[in-house]
Amino acid sequence: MNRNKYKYDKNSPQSILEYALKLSGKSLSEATQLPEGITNSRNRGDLGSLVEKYFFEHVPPNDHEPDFKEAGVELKTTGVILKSSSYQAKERLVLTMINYESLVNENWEESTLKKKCQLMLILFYLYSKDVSVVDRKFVKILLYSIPDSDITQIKRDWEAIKQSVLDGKAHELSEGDTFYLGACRKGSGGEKESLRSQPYSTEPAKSRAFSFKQSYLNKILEGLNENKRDIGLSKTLTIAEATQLRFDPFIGKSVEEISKELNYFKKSLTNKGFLKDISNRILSGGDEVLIELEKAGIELKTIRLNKSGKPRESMSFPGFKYLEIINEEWEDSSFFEKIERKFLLIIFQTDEKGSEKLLKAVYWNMPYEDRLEAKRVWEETKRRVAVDSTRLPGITESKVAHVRPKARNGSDKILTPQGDMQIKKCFWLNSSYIAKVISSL
DNA sequence: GCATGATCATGC
DNA sequence: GCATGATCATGC
Repeated sequence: MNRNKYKYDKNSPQSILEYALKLSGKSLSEATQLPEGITNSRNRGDLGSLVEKYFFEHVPPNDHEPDFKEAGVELKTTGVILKSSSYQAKERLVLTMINYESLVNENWEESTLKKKCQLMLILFYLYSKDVSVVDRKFVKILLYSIPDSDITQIKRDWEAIKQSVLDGKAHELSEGDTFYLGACRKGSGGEKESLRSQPYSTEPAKSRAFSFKQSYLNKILEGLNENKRDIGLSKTLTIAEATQLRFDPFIGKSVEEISKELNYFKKSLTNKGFLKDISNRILSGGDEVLIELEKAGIELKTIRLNKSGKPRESMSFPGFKYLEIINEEWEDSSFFEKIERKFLLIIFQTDEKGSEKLLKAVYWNMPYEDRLEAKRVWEETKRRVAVDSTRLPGITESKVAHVRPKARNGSDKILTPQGDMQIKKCFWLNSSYIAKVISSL
């Protein structure tokens, strides 16, 4: 009896970790004796509590304390998938629910989030849709505390989320508001989605949780890879501040000057990605993407303005497939996933003499109402594709977004629900909308 | 000048 | 081979 009772020291994070490592390479059902009848669940939410109950034989406190209260360790289980021979996070890691009412009275040091999650035992398991949760193998186990180099940014993210609630805008929160720490949707979606009150507005807000963004989790998984350059100075600066420092020396300079200074030149006259290459090089000094930007899942976009300050082009997003969009939900679409992100806009402008210069680099995320409008265009597209894939929302039909071809050439076509082949298309943000964004910066 | 259609280089 | 970010081309 009490088989596991003395197998680890509840007061010691190290002891808990050592015990947890016995799960390495095994599934819960292999590592412990499970009662009959609980082995069929494919609900990922069940795994954490099952591990706690049957492996650790531990009852977690039912409050805002960490699961292992005495050691201050919070237990997390989360799925990974195998992508080109390395593990990638399947999704964001949910940390703890956001209570809008109490958040506004907290400060970071004594916050619910910090108390609960400053030390986490993260059990990564290999996800497979068809395998029940207790049979999924744990492939990576680690004790994680937020490193000093990330804490400045995470604290800033937490404060940004708190500020939105103070502004009475909890209902407008999106993951693009922040860099590493996100306010992700939590609770049932769709029609019956759970709404909560917020202290400074009568508008009900979707229930949300603090989370590590998927991109941030991927960096944890990589073991904060050594061979990638970081932006430097990040122990005291936020990502936004560090970005500004990188770009400042180049602001106002022409593309030719920048190209010379970086010793990086256009290899082909028709290279459509040259300004993006240049921008990446300003950020990193080389052609690798900065680790901080990857961690934050930032979307870097270049915008070229003509002499009168108007964007020359609309902004494209990944292509969609006619046969897929008709069965997709908005929040599962890649367009949704992209416009929820934080954007780093690198803006170039052609002056009176025809010289194109770097105007500024600025972070931006898409305001709530505009995301709603983009959603409307997406839903309308989905509706039309089911009926007639040839007539999709044009640029005149919305102030925010439209649908247009995005293909290799005129014969780059795919099948539609009507059974014919049509050119590949994608969603675009209207150039007039981009113009409005620029003028509001 | 704009809406719409077409296509390019690149990287994986 | 293909998705992606981006830009070019045409017609009104």
